[in-house]
Amino acid sequence: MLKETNLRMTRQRRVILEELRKMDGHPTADKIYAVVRKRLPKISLGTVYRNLEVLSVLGEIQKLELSGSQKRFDCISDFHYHIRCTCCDRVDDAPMGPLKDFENRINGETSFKVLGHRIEFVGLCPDCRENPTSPG
Amino acid sequence: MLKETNLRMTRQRRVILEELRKMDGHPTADKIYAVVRKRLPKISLGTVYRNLEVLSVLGEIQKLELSGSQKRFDCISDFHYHIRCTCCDRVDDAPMGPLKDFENRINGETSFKVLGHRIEFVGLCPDCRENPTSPG
DNA sequence: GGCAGTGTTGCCATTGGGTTCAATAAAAAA
DNA sequence: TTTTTTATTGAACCCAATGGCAACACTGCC
Repeated sequence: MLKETNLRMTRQRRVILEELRKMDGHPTADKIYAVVRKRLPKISLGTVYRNLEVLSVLGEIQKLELSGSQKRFDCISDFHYHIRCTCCDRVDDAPMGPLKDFENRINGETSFKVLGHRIEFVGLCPDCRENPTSPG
Repeated sequence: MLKETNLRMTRQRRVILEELRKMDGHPTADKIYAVVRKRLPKISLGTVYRNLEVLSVLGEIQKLELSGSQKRFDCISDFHYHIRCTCCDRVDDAPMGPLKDFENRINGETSFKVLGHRIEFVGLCPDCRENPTSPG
């Protein structure tokens, strides 16, 4: 997949991809940085960001567009929605299949050309339900 | 509305509220800052942020939780969804009423306690449809 | 192997949105 | 008006993310 783009599969790039595939959830860049650094202690944060960008352009991983202050990434899988804990910001997949043709519900009603949609549920994760005071 | 909270209606606070009520769409803080500064040239950005926060806690305005890197605000109205231009980041209301009990669709299926949801359509605004090169 | 060409890294400075702080100003209360 | 208490200012600061650049490391060629 890299040939036709003149991109190289470097050690850093490979490790980021491998680790991301092993990780649960939708880690932020700094989480990925922390994990990757266990294997490549000298890797720089900039490299992590650069490679997450490259890999997402290549379609190897997914850059998530969610509310919140940090970008999140995950390895490509089916299209799905997300649920976010209002308390600790944990993000999981939502157990709901894609709503097919959901865009069409507003297609004639808006001046925009509607191309897609995102749904994000909000709530409390199991940990924060149990233990309202402590984060995470 | 400020009495019971020991808050004061300062000139800055009043102007921010007035201008926000006049503005269309879902302005970002810096947009609001720019507009308010025409009337109060010495107002500081921090004051704008602080008051937007205060006013949203009071329920006078709404702080929107959307994807993207900037916070957005609008004056309170009914709950609604949004549509964002992928090209210029303009945000409009989506012409779709709230999906009642939408949370319940996943309530038994997730370990989260589901409290709400957000829907954001994405697409191209009229300007960017017409004129794909120039930004918004 | 040696070398040119070019993609990539690490480092560090910078950007951009947003927040905090000490000193000062301005509302509201007395 | 004086006092009390909240709010504003302006600058410094925080954080996530990006940009510039010299050094590095693959790739292909001789």
